[in-house]
Amino acid sequence: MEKEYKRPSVTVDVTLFTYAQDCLQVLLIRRGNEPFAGTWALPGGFVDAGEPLDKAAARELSEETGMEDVYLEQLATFGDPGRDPRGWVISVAYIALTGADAIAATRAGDDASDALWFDVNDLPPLAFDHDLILGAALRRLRQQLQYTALGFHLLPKVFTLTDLQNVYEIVLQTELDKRNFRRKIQSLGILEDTGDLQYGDHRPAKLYRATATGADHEITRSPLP
Amino acid sequence: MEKEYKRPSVTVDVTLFTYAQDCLQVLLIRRGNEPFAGTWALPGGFVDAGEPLDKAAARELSEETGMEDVYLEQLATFGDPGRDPRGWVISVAYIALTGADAIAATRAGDDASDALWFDVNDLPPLAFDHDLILGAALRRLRQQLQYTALGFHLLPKVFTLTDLQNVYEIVLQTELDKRNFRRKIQSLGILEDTGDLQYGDHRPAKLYRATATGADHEITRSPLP
DNA sequence: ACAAAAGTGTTGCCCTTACACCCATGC
DNA sequence: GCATGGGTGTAAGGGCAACACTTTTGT
Repeated sequence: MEKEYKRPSVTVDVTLFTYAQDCLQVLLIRRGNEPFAGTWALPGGFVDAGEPLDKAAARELSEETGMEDVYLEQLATFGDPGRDPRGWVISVAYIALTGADAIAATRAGDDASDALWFDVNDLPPLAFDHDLILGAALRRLRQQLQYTALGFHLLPKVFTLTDLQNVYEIVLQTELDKRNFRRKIQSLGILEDTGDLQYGDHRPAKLYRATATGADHEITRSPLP
Repeated sequence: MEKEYKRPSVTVDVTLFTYAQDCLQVLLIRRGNEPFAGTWALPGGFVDAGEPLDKAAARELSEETGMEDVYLEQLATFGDPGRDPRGWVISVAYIALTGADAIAATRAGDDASDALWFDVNDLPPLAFDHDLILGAALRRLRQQLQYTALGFHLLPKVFTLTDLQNVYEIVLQTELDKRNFRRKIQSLGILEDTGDLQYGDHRPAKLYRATATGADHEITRSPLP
């Protein structure tokens, strides 16, 4: 055979989460071009010929928002007809996590007129089927945090246990017991005491960092906590 | 902008599992065409223009193997350069589960010269990066069975508890306690006694079927068992 | 009657959960 | 010295894991 098949355009779209101001936030871009010019969308864009998908996701994120070195994970691929008015466009969606310290770097990129963080509970209307993608990303994030210790990716490299607990509480929408949470997290052995303290209004808190050793993908057999 | 982007070809590839002869089996197709003519590959093929990805996966499976109504779930998308010698080809991989009763229907389809079931522990060399895809599918299947009750999808519509336990033991590569396994599965409330019995060499076994009610995607909070 | 697989309950243990007080700092 | 969040231990309960025998059929 080797007959000619019609080819779709392929994009990557990235749902980038962070934890800031006591809420879970997503980075959105206000589109500068048609279609959907002026409406908010997930950062993303066309994959270059022969470019690995992971690279494309990282590149688009970097180009459109200036974010680098975030935790990236493939989520799913969306290809329903009609999802893009330009025609047949398939999108490989990624989920990304970053610490709020990095968001200062956030800036609007070349082909986007604006970039802003939104509370996941207060989102504007989104372009394309990005509400669908974002919903899937959120479900995945919740599921991940329920069984893994990846939550620290939403925090700066160095953080307190209270910060980490807040992340879990906000994302999972539950209240957690402080002592149980700490016991559990520490029993996983993925945190390292930096020896530093965070001074604030009251008693200083110990600062931790995630140990490099397989900190990714670690799994807890039972829901935390 | 709206400049022209180069477009990849997009395929779907399906890793179809079943449980038969006390082992976990995968359906492979011997390729009739170049590239990799004569070597084994996952069933799959090009997505039609504007076709939903799920539909494409089901269609390819049906066309190449005659299988219908299998459990299908998107796995991941593979797009590394060099994975297909024909050029830039992105593959959306699916995982599929079916009962061994349906495999009688298996037959070679139009553009494939042969279809055969292989023990996952005794696989031939595969075309493209299909070993990679199959590995990912296997890991996902194991993970799914560890936390969910989807195992029955690898069995005929009606099955015994011993069958189901065998599935879990083979897939998860562990021995399970009969009583604990039965208690756990039955506590999930997703099985229904058909009232029929399976007569064999010895004491007949009760036959069960999965209840329609959300039998899919049900989750157990702790590993079974 | 005997061989072989089906089916069934109980107990110990560990992990999870619930809970209250002292500590260190800033003001 | 007082207000505020940081940090810690223990006891009760529920779920998991380990364990052996009876039942039913075919031969």
